[in-house]
Amino acid sequence: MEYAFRDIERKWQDNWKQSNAYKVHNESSKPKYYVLDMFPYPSGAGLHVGHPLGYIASDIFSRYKRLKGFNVLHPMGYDSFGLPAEQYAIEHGIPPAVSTDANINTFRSQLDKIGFCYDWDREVRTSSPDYYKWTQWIFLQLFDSWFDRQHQKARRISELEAIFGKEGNVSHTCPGDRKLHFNAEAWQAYDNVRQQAILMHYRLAYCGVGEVNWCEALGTVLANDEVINGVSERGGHPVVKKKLRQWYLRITEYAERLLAGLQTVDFSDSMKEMQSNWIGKSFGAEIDFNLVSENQLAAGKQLRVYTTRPDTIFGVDFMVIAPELALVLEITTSAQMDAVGQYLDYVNSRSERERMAEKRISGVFSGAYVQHPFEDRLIPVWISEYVLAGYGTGAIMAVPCGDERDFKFAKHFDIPVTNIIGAHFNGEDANPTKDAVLENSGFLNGLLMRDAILVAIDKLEEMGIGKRQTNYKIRDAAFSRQRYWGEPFPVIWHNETAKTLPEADLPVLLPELSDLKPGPDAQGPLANLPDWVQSNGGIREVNTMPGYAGSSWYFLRYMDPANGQEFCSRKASDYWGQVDLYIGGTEHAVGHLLYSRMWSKALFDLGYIGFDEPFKRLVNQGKIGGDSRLVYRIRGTKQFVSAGFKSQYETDELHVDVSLVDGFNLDMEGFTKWKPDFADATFITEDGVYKCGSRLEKMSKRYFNVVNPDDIVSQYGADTFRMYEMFLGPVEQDKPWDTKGIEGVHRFIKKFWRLFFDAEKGAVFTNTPASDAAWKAFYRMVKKVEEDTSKFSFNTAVSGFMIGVNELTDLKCHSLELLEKLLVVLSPYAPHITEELWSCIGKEGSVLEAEYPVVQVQYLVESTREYPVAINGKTRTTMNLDLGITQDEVEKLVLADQVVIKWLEGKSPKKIIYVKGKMINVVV
RNA sequence: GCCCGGGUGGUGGAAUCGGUAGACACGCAGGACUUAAAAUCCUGUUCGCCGAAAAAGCGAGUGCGGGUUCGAUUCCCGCCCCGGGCACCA
Repeated sequence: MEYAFRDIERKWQDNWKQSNAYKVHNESSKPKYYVLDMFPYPSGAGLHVGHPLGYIASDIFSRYKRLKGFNVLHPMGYDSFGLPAEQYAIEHGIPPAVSTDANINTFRSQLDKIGFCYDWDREVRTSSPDYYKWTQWIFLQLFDSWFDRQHQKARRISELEAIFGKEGNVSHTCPGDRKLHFNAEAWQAYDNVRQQAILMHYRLAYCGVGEVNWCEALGTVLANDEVINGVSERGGHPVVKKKLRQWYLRITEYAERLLAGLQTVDFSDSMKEMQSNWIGKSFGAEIDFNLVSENQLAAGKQLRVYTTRPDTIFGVDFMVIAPELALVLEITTSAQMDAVGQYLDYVNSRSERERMAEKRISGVFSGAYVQHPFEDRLIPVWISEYVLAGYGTGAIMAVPCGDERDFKFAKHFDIPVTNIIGAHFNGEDANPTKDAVLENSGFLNGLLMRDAILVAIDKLEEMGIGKRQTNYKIRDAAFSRQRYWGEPFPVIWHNETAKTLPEADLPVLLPELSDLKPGPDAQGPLANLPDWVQSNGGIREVNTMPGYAGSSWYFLRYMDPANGQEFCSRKASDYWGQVDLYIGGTEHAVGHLLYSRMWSKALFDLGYIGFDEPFKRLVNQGKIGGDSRLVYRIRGTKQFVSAGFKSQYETDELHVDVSLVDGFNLDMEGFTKWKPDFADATFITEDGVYKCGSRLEKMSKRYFNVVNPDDIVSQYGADTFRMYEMFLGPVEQDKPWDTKGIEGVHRFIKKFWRLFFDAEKGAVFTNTPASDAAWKAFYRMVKKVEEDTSKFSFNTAVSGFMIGVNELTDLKCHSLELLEKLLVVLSPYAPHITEELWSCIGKEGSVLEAEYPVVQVQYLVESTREYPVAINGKTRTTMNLDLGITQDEVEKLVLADQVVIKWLEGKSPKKIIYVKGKMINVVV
């Protein structure tokens, strides 16, 4: 019987579908395990071989866990709201709902061919009303909540209102407006509009006017993580700062908990670091300096700065404030007014992009001074764009001997530099050390800088001119988009007051709209639907939610996907709990992962779920790159020269479709038929062969280097494809796709098949018992595969299978008692062939229900009778097990392949080193 | 500039709480079976030296240069290179 993988795989895929083999129940006596993939955005391009890498890894792990006795939740769905579908609609006139459905169908058929064990009954689509009803509902919960800083948790707005009625906001500083203070009487005296405006400053989802990232080309605002180097992440269009009324998530309130939570989860170091950099916590002090200026407006005012280095207070040579601060005009003297005005014009003329692209040293003196708090010294106040208005207080104290930027500024404007760190400062460069002993520093003299930080803060606090302050770089996240293809907000505006819709009115359906042109005044397309906008005497919010809204909680919906009453029942989320294993790319480090962590924390605070970190463990799969093929056209001709001779000509490099190239050899006939341009191409070959050049780059249509998994599956089968993707290298690693190596894995699968069936003889499996040698080989393999699988080292696990099957083949082992165990171990990797063989050898049910074999240690220990022994490098004798080692210790020795045992002989401890059954080295 | 991660045969990659470097696979070379091909199987394959060849042996070898150690791909110090992230955050 031949290994007819096409028939086998189709048969079992149909069978699984019909029998609902992967159905998962929320009731089970087994322990639970939740394996989650980052769900895909269903793009029009379909899947290439890079996409399934993580899916295959998670599928293998899910199947493995299932065999080990866990009730495994392993769902899949689609992140189907978002910009690309809308862009596609604008360009091609196809409604997003239609193209999205078509794309999902393509994805589904591609996924099905690979044999995943998803429970499709639990599929979610973020663009489906059944789903986004609950996205809107969670938004309402965030809107109805505020963050209690004292208890570090979200609470209901009604509780805040009660507090305001009793004591005003004395205990709860307003996060949206630090200067807002009122008492109970004042609160009660405010009218409803005023009260609502104040509450808005506290809500976790709020609407406010702020500087946002506006992308003209996309016609929408973007969150900070969607902007990279001043251009949009999608499409690379310019982004400018614009003041707009926008919805935000008050994620800044969760900065501390988002940071602290990283300690409790198993993410890679780099992932944790990216997140903590984004949150950007720093410790320091805010210090008030008394202003001295002839400008009347500055009289009696202070300049408040933020610094992480209060120890350098005696090294301050000038102050710098951001040009955007209102204070600028209050302090500027009449003599400097013109210069400052010109400078502000210059700053306004520069876009965000220009500012970042060329960091010029620029600035202007305000004419004002501040008084140094400890010395009789006036310090000039400058205005410069290198100080950011949005961070700290928007003002700094500049210490040129210790800060590079301050130093360059001082040099540029000839400001004298005070040295407080003695020989650590060479006059040429600033030195940001904390290890210098302070000089010229008054009461701090003689202190080590890192110790002086606290001394200085204590002194400032004592004097009442400064206080400890922790700052975060993270900003509140823009939560509205001026787009169509997203969740509508369940909000109606009555003049300036936002009213939310009751739960019973959800979902607010996204109306059908054929023309997706922007609405007036930078509003989204929904503004073009007057009938929809007018509602109950109010006006609907016409913005929609951003792409990350739906993806911030989808892992909860999988637990209880059909629930019409709740987003997810508490019973379901208590049962499934945290995602035990989350697999996805690093590109979501500061977007999706932060937002979903925040939403989880808010839902936890409000009592809707029982855990506040959604993902216990995160594994980032690498990207699979394309291996492009290049041809070289002699400039101005239709003649192509083989790579070996290209240096002899002036050539233009062109990408050629990888399917037209075998290794590096071009199919010249195929090439001439590929595109009309090349129909009359001629070739300069190397002995009749045209050699292509190659380059590793992103897999993309435009480079003609995309490999479709469907093609691989139809040529080699899903089982081979699955194992080969794993065999390629560690899952976490980026790597190029190379189809050539797949032969090796395919040979392995065929070899495995031949343990059961021979092409001529038919069935070769037997009921005779397996030999000890066969069991030995088998259990060694199981041990390795099991260890590697649980360690996520799938590539070496595949090697383990290859070694094991080679050994069993050499031993001519066809014994059923062994082979059926072998099927179980292999089934997570190659589910189709193992299922087929399971039924061929007459086993009942499915290999899915089987039990994972337990490694029998005695088969591993057997070989450990004698070892040559080396003492201090010299081979001396042979050692038997009677050297005082117990059987127990030997088992450990063998199980670990290499174990150090320490024991006492006389006085000095010695160690034995055992290496792969061959040698023991004794070190005295 | 700062912070991570990484440099191992022709290729993808094994092996690191220090212990036979190169597992497994690709490719390549040779061979068996075959009229032939496909498929399958076997042998060899880090480099250099010695040899007609085989066997055996010798020497070097995990980016470069030092160090610790009986022993270093693994630990320490100093460089070089590649990949990723952040980038006026005071």
